[in-house]
Amino acid sequence: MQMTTIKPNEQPFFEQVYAVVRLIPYGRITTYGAIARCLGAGNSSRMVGWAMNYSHTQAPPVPAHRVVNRVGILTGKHHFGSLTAMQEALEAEGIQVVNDRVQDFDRLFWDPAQELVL
DNA sequence: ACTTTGACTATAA
DNA sequence: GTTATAGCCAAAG
Repeated sequence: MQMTTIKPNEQPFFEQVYAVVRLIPYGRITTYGAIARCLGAGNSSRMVGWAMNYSHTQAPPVPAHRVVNRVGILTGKHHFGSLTAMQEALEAEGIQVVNDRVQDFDRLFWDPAQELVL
């Protein structure tokens, strides 16, 4: 009987990121840093973005369009099929996006740590 | 095992 | 508003 390097409770960092992003409510957004802090990584905000880069390999699909940077700019729009795909996805959820920036960011911001019970 | 990377953030100028 | 720099850290090559 061999011990797996990964315990059932210990999911890889990426998987934790995907789990949080999938919990983002419809029409709400969050930031990379908020997700990182929620996972206890704190300063690993870049890793969150990197996880999203691989999110397309994960199932179910991760709503990466709901994740923006700390000022509400659609920094990851280049990783979508089209440059407007991310903006359109957000607008489809009732989020106003002007000049690649989310309007009412402070009101739409969803803090994982505020809703997620670890 | 080492180097590079990256969808971030904070600060400074 | 911009650009530059540093810190950060796990995954990929």
